[in-house]
Amino acid sequence: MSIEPARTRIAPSPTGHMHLGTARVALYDYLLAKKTGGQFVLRIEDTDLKRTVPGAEQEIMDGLRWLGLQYDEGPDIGGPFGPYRQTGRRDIYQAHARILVDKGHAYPCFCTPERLEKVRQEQMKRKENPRYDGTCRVIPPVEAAKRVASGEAHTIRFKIPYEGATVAHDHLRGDITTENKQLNDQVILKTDGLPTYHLAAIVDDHEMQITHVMRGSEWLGTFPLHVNIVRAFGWEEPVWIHLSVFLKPSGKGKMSKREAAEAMKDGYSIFIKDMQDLGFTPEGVLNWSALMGWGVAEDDVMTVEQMIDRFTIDSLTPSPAAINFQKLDHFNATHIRLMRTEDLAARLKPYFTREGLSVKEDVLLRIIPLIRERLTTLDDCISFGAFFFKDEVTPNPEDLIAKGLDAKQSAEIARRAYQILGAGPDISHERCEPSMRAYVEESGFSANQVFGILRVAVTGQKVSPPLFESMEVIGRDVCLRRIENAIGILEKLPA
RNA sequence: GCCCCCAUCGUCUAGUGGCCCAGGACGAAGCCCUCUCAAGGCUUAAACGGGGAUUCGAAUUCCCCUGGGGGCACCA
Repeated sequence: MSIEPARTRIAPSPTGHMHLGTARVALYDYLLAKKTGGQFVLRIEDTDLKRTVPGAEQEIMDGLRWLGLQYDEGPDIGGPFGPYRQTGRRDIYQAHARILVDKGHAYPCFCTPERLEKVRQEQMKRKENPRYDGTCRVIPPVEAAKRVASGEAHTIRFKIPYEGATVAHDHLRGDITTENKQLNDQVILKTDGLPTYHLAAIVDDHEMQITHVMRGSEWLGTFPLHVNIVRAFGWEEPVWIHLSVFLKPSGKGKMSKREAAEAMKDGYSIFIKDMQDLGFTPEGVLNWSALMGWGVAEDDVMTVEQMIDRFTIDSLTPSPAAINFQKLDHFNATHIRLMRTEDLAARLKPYFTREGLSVKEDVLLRIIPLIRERLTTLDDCISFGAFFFKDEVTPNPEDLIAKGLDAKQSAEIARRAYQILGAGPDISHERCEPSMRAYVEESGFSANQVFGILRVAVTGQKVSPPLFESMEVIGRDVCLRRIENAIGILEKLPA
């Protein structure tokens, strides 16, 4: 592993919600930068004005911060290589496009979109590869320059050699050789004067001194083009790493809008903002996504610190990875169990508040040990702990009847429990559990039946944290009142 | 259609010629623990896509096939 400080970048387009894939690339960028003592840069690629979505950029920045992947340079915090928003770098790209034209590596193209479309159609009809037909490539530079100077609308195209092949080196896949005749004279500067990705990314990565470019393997198709552009400028290439892509859970294809909506119904999402709302933790999301595309031999529950420690670009894997949400659950739950009580309390509080419950800090701290190991997502705290913060609970009458018993018997058990629990000055589980167990013993009912009735009476639900510990937190008076209420309900039921 | 990439349990992966009748994790099944639900402990089932070649020896190298993925825009 190189000990040279690496400069990495995440370069998302603000065209929609921040995606899981973006988060993972950002994580790897962050890990490599931290590991080598380098910098991690956020650059916003907003050159496609038509697709830019208001608020998307903010969502990216918020998402990265939520994940804890704080960048060292970026649009909102600046840095020595700014601006970090591509629309603010227009002049830089135009100057570089000009350099390419002057060096004979690019040329102005005056073809209209209509003509291009017509050519494409004809090529398709003839079963040829759709590609630029080279009409403007042969215009003498002097004439082209004249037409440009006269203000004629044009783009700039990069000139790919007709002969030979391009060998591009990817760190995970080795040399990738492509015949130049497979390549196309791509537009690098659009009519509106803004660059396409191909020019912008290459220029920026160089200007910002990026040493390692990690990006999705969907860029493999234009990789030879990018390498040609770098070489045309005479620049040194970064280390190229084309990461595996995420596939939908079935493994068949990328996640589509439809699948994303489907996942949302099950409480999962591939959008960072949603994951936050659904109760996933940054630790869980990071750990989970880190392992899709990175082979860690064993012990795969890791903090970010541990990831930094173990990360190497050599251990990245090139094959596509199917998303597995069950594994997300696992990592999320595991990290919740690893959290300090105070930390978890602080994270749970908003979910209770969101439900309209007013949270008492001391109670919250006391229920953490009771509910922690039962949480998969943070918002599970509602189903396991909401009753701690409610004045009253409303048990389903049916649920108050223990299995194998009738309402009358259940009411009797509740009455006895009321007496036993009310007999002492407190409702500590040290006192209550032995006495209730003694009652179970002498009554002949099962612990399941007796405790079940009590559970429903006190918590209002059939599934809850441990009964006696919960009652202790709820307090003697409230518990007795709830049991009394349950007795009332049971007595009204037909025997 | 053309081009590029990928290929180990259902899923994520370890594995760089012998240490592998292939290891870990999720999930699944069973058992234990148990006041519900979890958590935890133990156990089990589960894979080198197919065919050639190289080699004393191949999951590991090479070739072909097959399968999967991605790309072929004045989108990124």
